[in-house]
Amino acid sequence: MTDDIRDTVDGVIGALADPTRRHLLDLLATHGEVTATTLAEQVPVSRQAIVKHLAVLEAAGLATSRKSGREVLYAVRPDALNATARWMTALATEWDRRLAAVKRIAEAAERDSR
Amino acid sequence: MTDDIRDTVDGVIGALADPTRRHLLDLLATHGEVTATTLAEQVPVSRQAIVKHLAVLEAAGLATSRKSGREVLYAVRPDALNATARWMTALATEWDRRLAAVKRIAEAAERDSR
DNA sequence: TTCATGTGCAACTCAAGGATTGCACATCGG
DNA sequence: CCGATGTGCAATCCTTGAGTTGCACATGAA
Repeated sequence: MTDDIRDTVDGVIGALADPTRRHLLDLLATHGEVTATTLAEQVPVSRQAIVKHLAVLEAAGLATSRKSGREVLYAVRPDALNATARWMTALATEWDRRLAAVKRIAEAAERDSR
Repeated sequence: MTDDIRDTVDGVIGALADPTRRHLLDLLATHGEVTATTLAEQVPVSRQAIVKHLAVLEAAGLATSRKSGREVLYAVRPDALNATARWMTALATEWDRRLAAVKRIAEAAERDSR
């Protein structure tokens, strides 16, 4: 159940951890559907490296691939990113909540000590 | 300016990419202030490894350290996480926007072809 | 002071993954 | 059919980073 989310988050964060992959996502987002070969012309790495990155992005749910004739078109895919963003927001909120609780307790203790 | 955000995001995502570090953050969030030695008792890795992880987390702005006598207490720090969550939400929204635009254009072309 | 406990620094091991290269296979255009 | 272009697969190199170990230093408690 919630393990799905954990897996999603795990994959997305792992995929986003690499700068080259983030760059590729930017290119995909701006250019729409593109092939790995096209991307290779705009990035200082080999086509093969890009194919691997795209595979990681696709496995993480951040990209989709579609075959059109002899070429493969890749595009961005927002769902997993959205889910991860929500997860992160919830986590940050949780941290805020806990820290606020700790602070309240500390202030209460401070008050008692006087 | 916005490079600050990029650096923050870069650090946070890089820090969150490691499962052990995410686990440490969970422990910090639940236990409040703890020492590296205490954390080492609850995680199957050495204290030194944990110290390194905590250093990464602190560099990423996800944790703070405070010296109390001879021990060092670590705690969670929500700001950078919040900023990254907002960045990610904005990015996802941007993707949605672009995909919606592409879809509109495709539908218009479809309509014209009939 | 003396012992125990907690940190810090440094060198080292080792596996993971980013990147390249070479070649074989598929597909489109002439 | 045939050359050109785009993909896929596999072996390899090499850097990065997670983890360990050993030891020196600092601080608290007896």
